[in-house]
This record gives sequence, C-alpha cells and structure tokens, in this order.
Amino acid sequence: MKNMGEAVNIKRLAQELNISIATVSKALNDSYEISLKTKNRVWNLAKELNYTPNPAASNLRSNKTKTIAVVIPCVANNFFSLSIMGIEEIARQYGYHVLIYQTHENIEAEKAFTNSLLNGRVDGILTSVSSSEYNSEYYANLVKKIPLVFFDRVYEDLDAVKVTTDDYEIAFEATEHLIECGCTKIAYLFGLENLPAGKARFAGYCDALKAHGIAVSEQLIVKYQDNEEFNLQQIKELLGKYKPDALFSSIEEFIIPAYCACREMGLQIPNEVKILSFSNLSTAKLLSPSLTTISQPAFEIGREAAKCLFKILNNKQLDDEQNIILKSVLTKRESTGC
Amino acid sequence: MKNMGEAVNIKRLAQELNISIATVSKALNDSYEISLKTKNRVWNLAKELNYTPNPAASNLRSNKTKTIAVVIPCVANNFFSLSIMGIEEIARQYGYHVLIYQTHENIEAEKAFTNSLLNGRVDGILTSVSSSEYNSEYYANLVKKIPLVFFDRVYEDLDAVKVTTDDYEIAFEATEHLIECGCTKIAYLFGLENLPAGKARFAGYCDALKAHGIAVSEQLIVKYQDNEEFNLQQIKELLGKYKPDALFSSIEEFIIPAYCACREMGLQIPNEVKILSFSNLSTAKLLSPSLTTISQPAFEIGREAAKCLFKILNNKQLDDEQNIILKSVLTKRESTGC
DNA sequence: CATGCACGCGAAAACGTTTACGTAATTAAA
DNA sequence: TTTAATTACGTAAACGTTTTCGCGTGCATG
Repeated sequence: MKNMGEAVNIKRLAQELNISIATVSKALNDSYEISLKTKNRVWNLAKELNYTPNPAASNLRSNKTKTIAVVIPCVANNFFSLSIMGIEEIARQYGYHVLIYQTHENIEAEKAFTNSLLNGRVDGILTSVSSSEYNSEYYANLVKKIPLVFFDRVYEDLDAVKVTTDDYEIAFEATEHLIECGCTKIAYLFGLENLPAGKARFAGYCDALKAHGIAVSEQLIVKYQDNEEFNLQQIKELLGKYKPDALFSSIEEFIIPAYCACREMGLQIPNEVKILSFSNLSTAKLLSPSLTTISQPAFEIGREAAKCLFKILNNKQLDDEQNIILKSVLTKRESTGC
Repeated sequence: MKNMGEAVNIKRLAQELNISIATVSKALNDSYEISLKTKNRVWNLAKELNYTPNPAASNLRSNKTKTIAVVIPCVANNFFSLSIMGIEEIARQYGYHVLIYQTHENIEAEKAFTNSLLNGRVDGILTSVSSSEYNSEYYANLVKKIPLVFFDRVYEDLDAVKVTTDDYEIAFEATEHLIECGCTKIAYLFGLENLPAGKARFAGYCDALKAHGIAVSEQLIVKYQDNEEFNLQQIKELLGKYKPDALFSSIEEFIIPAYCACREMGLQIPNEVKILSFSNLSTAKLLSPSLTTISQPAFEIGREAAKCLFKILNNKQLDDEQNIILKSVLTKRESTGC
C-alpha cells in the first residue's frame, strides 16, 4: 500500500503511474482513447488507494450532478414515503443521489426550494405539488429551466411528464360500491380541492351519484383543513345535522377524525354509517372495523416517475405519451359492510 | 432588467458593476473588507438578476457542501419517516440540504453508501444502522473520517454522538404493565436482536419478569425474519403450542402478523391474549381492538440528532455528554385491557 | 513632513475534474 | 515509398467559486 498521507485525487494517481492527469481521467471514464493496459493500471491503483472522484469538481466541470431532488408535501405520509421508496430504487439503479425537500403544503417553500435547485445543484426534479394553491404560471416557467416530472399531484397543461392515477374512475367505482351497499346519503370528505387529483375524485363521486339518480348535496361535503380538531368537529356536525349513511374520504388524513367522530357520536360502522377512504395505510385491515380503501400504487408511481425523469436526463425518447396513468385498487372491507 | 442571455455568475455581476470578482464574492459573503455601499450595489444586482451561487464551484473551493446525508433502513416506516421530518426541520433552519439513502437492512449497501459520501459529497452523516449485523469495526473507522451522529440504532463504544431512547426502562415498564394486567406467560416478539436497542428492550422484558418472579422461557420468544408469512406462522405456532397470555412486540413490524394470528386462531384480544408493541403507528387507537403502544419520540430524535450534527459541524462545544437519551411513552389501550 | 495604519479593493492562485486540441508513433492505403 | 489514417497519450484551458496577498488612498500620529 502506497503512502496514504495526502489526499488521493487524479493528480496523485497520475504521479504514481507517471502519466498525465488527462490520461487518468479518461481511463477512469473508460474512454476509447486509452489502451486497455493503461486503463488496468489506473483502475488497479484507484482501487488500491480507494480513490473516488470529487463530486464537486466533477459537477463543476461537467455540469452533471448525478443527483435528483424530490419535492413533496411531507415524508410522514404513507403515500409519499412509499413513493420515495420507488424513486430510490430507480435512482440506485442509475447511480443517482436523492435530495428530499418537504414543503408542508406551503407554496412559498415550494418555490424557494425549486428555485434553489436551478443553479446546478441537481439534474432534475420529481415533485408532487402543494395543495394550498394552484399556481401554474410558476411551474410553466420552471419546467422550461430544468427536467421535471410531476407525480400524483400535478399541474395540468404543462409541457412536462405527469404520473397520476385513475382518480376519477376509481372514485366513481367506489361511490357505486357505496350505493350498491344501500347508501343514498353519501357524504364527501373533500381534500386536495385545488388540484386535479382532488377535482377528479370529486367529479367521480358526483357523476356516480348522478348516474344513480342521486343529487349531490352541498351539505354533505366537508372540506379538509390543516387542523385535526377542526376536521373532527366538522365531521361530527355533519353526522349530527345531516345524518349521512356513508362517508367517502378523498384523503387518508380524514380517517382518524372520521372514525373518532363516529365513536363519539355513538354511530356504528358500518351499520349506521359506512366509511370508505383513499389510503395507503398498511393497517387498514386491522382497524375497528377494517377499512374499505382505495389504495394508490404509490411505490409504482415513484418508480414510474423516476424512470421517466432518467429517460429525459439520458435524452431517451419518451414513449410519446406525457401522461402516465396507473390504476388504483378498491379493497372492500368491513367498514362498507357488504 | 439587464440582459438575461448569458448565465448569471459572479463574473457577470462584476462586469456589470465594474468591480472585481473578488469584491463581488466578498460582498456576497458580507465580508468586513467591503464597504456597505459596494455591498448594497452587489446585493441589489444579485437580486435583480436572480443570482444564486453555483454550489459545485463553492463546494470545490470551500470544501463545504451545506449538505448532510441520512442513512436509514427504510423510509416507509413510521419511526424513520417521522425522524426525517425532525431532521429536515433542523436542516432547513441551518440552510442545509438532505440526502436520503435506504439500506434495506443490507450492511453492504450501508457501507457502499457511507463510503461514497467520504469524498466531500456531504459535510456529515446521520444514521440509524442496519439490524442484519453488528459490525462496529467499520464504523469505528468511519467516525474518524466524517462527522457522524447515530440515532436510535447505534453502535456503542464509538467516539460519536448517539441519540437513543430509554429502551430498557420502557420495556421494563411495559412488561410490568402486562403483569399487572394479570399476565404470567408473556411471549416476546424479538426484533433488532443484533443491536443495542433490541438487546435493551429484551433485557427490560427479562428483568421485569424476574423482578416479579417469572422465569424467562425460550419457548415464548419469536425472532423476527424479513418474511411476513413466516412471522405469521411463527406467531400462530407460538399461540397454538405454548398458549401465552400476552404478546410483547419489540418492533412495529410484528403488529399485523400478531393481530392476524390471533384472528386466525380465534383468540380474543385482550381477553385471551393481550398485545403490546413498540410502535409509532398513528392509527394504533383505531385498531380492533385499539393497541397499547410504546411510542418513541421519533420526531424529536431526528431533531436532536440533527442539532448535534450541526453543533459538530459548527465546531460548537457539545454538552459534554455523547449519549442523549429521550423518553418513550407507554400508552395503554384496549389490547392490554386494563 | 515623514511614518504608520486602517480601509477598500483587485490580481491571481487554487480547488479537482473534464475535454478540446495537438502530437508522436504506428499502421494502412495509394 | 509517400501519404493518410489510426492509436495512445499529453498540454492546457475551463468550470465558478473562495481566499491569500498586495497595493494605493486617506487619515491620524509623531
């Protein structure tokens, strides 16, 4: 083992082997300009000295970072943490590093993060946007400046790849399921109302009601606020005043307040009120009673979004379609009782 | 607005203002060498042109990345996703970026990731180590090379900060709770057996039994495997053969198989068998029946670990103690029925 | 009037790569 | 044999910062 005193960089390798740093660099990058013999000498010494290229220098010169950013509302959410797993799996395959940024549904933070990524910190961005506003002008500009793929929570009509799920269809199907179980006063717990996903889910709900001759009632709609206690009170008020026979929750965050509200009001699930929710909760089947869910393929969404981004980064042709739509799954359990 | 054609860097700012790039750089960094008048000129133009420093160049020259890495087994785990939230909160305060690496309990991946971080990609590392092995030699070397803080899953006896919880005490307390509820044959669902946390939890369980004159029985111990079906079968076998009156689970991953096993065996919780588990599941109170949990302060652990790392990075004195121990909370619910 | 000293700023090197270009030696084509 | 092409490598510039050192000016001090 050679002297390990000084830092081991390309210069050091060149010195020890009595060749130029250009040759070392090219050898390390497996350039056709370098003979196999020389490459082997370089590779062996690099391994022996535990050489790894300095990323800052490499980034600076080549303008590539081998890093992507994931900008999402929150990590502590089953959907997003699963998405990250999918993203990470693909990133590993491509040898990329993954930066995480949480917006906490704050659009200013969202802008600040993405802006700070434009100076060459990352090669591309994967994002699921904040639900607090729908500000497509900002993103219309952003997608011109950096490769970006939206997943689940997207901005429509932008020149960017979007990976989503069949929100409308599955919400329609779920609503029909409730109707088939005998429900006629189906309340809707409304989340993501500013986003296409939220609107599609709501549209699926409305259209399913109409298709079965049921009117959509404003009174049966509760909108999500970022306040646990408030949501609980809203649902209790809904249950008390308008006596719905089902709660269709469009986001996971409503599950706990919905169950709690029913308990506190002494309402039996599913006998007196049925519950169905969008959710990636792994313990849905253990709830009391077990919860009928629409689960999105979060892991696959992450994988698919990451794959698209890497295709773009590698200048590969995207399969014509910019909108990738994956299927969600409706799993019927006790909370809808049939 | 000036010409936005070319890239906006320090050189560009210098040209427009007719000063040197050195002055611009110093002004941007608020150096005492520069007059307030010049600073203001620079700051204003920088803002106008939307200048942000190139991180690669900055990193290369200054050897600081304003980036930390979080190396954990898996994001899709309530404990870790909450930890990440805590870490992120602190990182934002310090203006740091956060890289995420998942080891999936694979020690080779763990080594590969951490090694790839030693070339100046990050300023420091936060990690919760893999449970598959206990290989402290590797980490003994690692902590000499880069600022590193362990959280929850740590290597002991190393010269590094470790943020953990009161595993022994809380496991003792939880076991006593089961005993007070009348249990005498308390089975132990053993996870993290290679790690200090896992050993401490088990020790707390054993000592509590002994303190109450109950012998520890090998037969009542089931060890975790990374195989859902296998764990389920093991627990069913345990329940069938040895008829324990309680299951004490040391990790969240046992909850679903434990509940399922009881259901499939037709055993009533908590009447015939009580269940208690370490867990950060937000829906613990909604389970059927609601689950008595030991919940670790995951968010705070992340915060605390990050704070320590930044203290180290800023050369601040650490409050003498290298071991920070936070308290877990035992929440009694229906599954232990008293 | 000479000396010393802040003050404000600039010149230039340095960080560790990548890469365009040049060049010498060897081989193939004419 | 001459010329062209290929192979294998080296030189040096470039990426955008930070930082050391030095210089000139103005002011106060002796």
